[in-house]
Amino acid sequence: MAAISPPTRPVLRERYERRRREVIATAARLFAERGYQATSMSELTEATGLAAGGLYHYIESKDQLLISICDELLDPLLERAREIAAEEAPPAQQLRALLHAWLAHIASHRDHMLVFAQERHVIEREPHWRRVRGQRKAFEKLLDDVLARGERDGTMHFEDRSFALLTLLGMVNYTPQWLNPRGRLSPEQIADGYCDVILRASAA
Amino acid sequence: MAAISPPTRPVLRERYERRRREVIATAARLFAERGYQATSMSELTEATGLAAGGLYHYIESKDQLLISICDELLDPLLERAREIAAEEAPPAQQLRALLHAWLAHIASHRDHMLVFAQERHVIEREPHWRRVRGQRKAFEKLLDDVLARGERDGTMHFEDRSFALLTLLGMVNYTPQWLNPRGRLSPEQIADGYCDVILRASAA
Amino acid sequence: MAAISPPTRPVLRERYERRRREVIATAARLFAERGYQATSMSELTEATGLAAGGLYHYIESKDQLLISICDELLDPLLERAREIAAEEAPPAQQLRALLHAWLAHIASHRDHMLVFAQERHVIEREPHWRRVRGQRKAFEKLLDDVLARGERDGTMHFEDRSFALLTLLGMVNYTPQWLNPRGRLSPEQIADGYCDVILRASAA
Amino acid sequence: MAAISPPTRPVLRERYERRRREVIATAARLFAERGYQATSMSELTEATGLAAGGLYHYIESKDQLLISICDELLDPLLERAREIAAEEAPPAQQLRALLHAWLAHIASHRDHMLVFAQERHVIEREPHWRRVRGQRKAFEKLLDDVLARGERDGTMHFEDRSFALLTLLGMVNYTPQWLNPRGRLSPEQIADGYCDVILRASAA
DNA sequence: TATGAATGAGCCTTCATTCAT
DNA sequence: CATGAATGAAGGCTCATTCAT
Repeated sequence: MAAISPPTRPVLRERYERRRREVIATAARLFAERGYQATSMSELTEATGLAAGGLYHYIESKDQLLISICDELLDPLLERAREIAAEEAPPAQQLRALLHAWLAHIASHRDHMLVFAQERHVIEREPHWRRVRGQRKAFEKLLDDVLARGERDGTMHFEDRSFALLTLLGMVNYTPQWLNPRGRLSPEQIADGYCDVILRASAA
Repeated sequence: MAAISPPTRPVLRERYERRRREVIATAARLFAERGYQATSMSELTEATGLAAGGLYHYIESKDQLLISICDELLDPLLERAREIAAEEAPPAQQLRALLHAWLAHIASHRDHMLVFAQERHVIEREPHWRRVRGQRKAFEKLLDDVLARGERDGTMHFEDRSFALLTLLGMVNYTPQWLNPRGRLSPEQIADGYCDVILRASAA
Repeated sequence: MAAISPPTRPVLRERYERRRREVIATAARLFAERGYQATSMSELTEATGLAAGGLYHYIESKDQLLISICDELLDPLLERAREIAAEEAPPAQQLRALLHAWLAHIASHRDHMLVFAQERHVIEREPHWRRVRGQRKAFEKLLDDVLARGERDGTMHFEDRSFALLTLLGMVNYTPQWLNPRGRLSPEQIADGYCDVILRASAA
Repeated sequence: MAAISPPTRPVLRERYERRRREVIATAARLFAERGYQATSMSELTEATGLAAGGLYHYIESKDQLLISICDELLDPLLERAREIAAEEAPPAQQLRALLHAWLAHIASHRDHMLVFAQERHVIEREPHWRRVRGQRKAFEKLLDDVLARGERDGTMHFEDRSFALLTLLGMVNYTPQWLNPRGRLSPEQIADGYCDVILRASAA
């Protein structure tokens, strides 16, 4: 029961939070490599250097760990996306800004993204994943809104806007599977590439 | 190991093969819904109506079952793609034909595709998945070849062709996650949509 | 999942049921000796001769096993008690008959009784123990009814009938803790002893 | 092992002893509610308000804690019983006095009694429980002596004295399971009730 | 005194697979 | 072909306890 109740004294609390994030990051890496189900808790303990029980000071269950990974992925991304959407700017410019932020986040959370994509079935089926599902929905809604604004102000033309959105989602969500930190293309370049594809496709 | 020696008498053999395909299809459905690892063999026996041991007359192992699913997905697709590539036709037309075939296959093998995408880590890591990896590589090579031919004959222009290919793969591979058999868009329309996106992006 | 679904073919089914009862009896013995919580499933597997997983063909969980033990204790006892209560007979005679049946049952289910008494807290607290609680209540009600009938027909006199019942329950429920199959006193003698104590105490 | 060395300075020592008794009382309550094995040390820390390690300043181990509970139950009871037995008084009167003391003790140590009854198997099996077993034995011997004296002086008649004792033990030991501090019956009334039952049963 | 991080053995249970029938 | 009993390793997780602070 002591598990998962972070200490109250500030110094300890900080150390606790830091280690917790380390654990989550390590888990994200292993899950991305081997799959969530295929990764055993003992592989995770080995990777973290903690003993079996010690791990459970920082997480409540393997399940919750997966949720935490998704939260760490979606929370800051959604927050940033909302900031961008709140600014007054032409839709095309907003779209580009969103893609830049998105791809930068993917680059820094590649493992998280891979896990998130992989565990689609869990996320979709279990009830206590509602919040995560909501976050994803909200992000996709923000994207759709930008496209809709583009349509309204006459700078974008879509035969089928929701299909265009799915196209975009497909391209971006696939990125973590080939993205290489030391690769030829930087996240910004990739974002620009996607943006151009969409804007060209939506040109009158 | 008595398992997996299909009967030799033609009548029995046919029934055997039919049932085997049923088993694989059922497995594909369950794996797509719940994930490969998260699906237990006893869920599979329940879904097939067979008893624990009976299943093993039709498959060698859970592992092999996964490979069979991928084979059923990739073999006919690659075969059809090779036919299309073998025909003499302008690259843009070939690309469209490939996409039509591809999307049609996805529509009829949605579960297989979902499983294939999900189990990326298994496919990539284990040695006895080499054949499957090869098939996928070969298919992607065919696509790249078409784009390359388009570049050579001056009908397509890419700033970065391999990035264009990744863009295409992303869009298409994401499709099974939202494709609805009774949805607004037919596989052909989707294929055309993707084709247009790529061709526009590659327009001079 | 295969666990706990008894076979349908009669011959197998019978063997299955027999073994299941053996498992429950063995469990009752171990639980009585060491306590439910203090008995590990591996001690149980060792005692049954089955391997870890094999046990679970016959039980659904350690928890359910405990419930089954109580069911095997209470179901036949309650049934027999109802038969006795249904007969037309003077209350004193019915009381004696009930005690005979009860003590005989205790003698043949000593382990079950010890477990039942020991695990009072589980039985009282958990919701899925409602049926068991109901059975016990029903049995105690039958006893109380006999005493009430004795009061009404003037053959028994209690200052406080419910206290008298508790007295009786105390005496009987304590029995398994000292009862010795090869002891001086037979279950019938013990039953008569308790009966006499109550009848004397209720004499005018 | 730094634990369990109570302070030597009187003021601190007193506070220490007070807290220790609180811990034991809390443990008794939890153990009575949930069972000894089923109560985790972290439930106990939560209930005491101490942190994991802090508890161990007051106890040596969970095991010893259980022994302490039994000691707190048996020591004063046995002492009081010996006083009563030492007085010169007619057996019937002594029996009543013993029952009064006993039931009063049960009323004020209900949790202790429940735990003591529940953990019969531990008490009986483990070697370092000898002292506790001895205490119980001694107490029961005192009771038996009173009955024996009653037999000798002709005021009590038992067909089987040891059976009568078991009857008494059953009644009394069952009491904590239904005793209600705010119930209809006071400990004295209950004690008188039991006493009457025994005396009537032993009437010539 | 008190905290809480950490241990590591052990818990109950599941699972893919085999094999006698 | 098919059944279902059986295996035993491995799974995620809990727990009493220790110890540096």
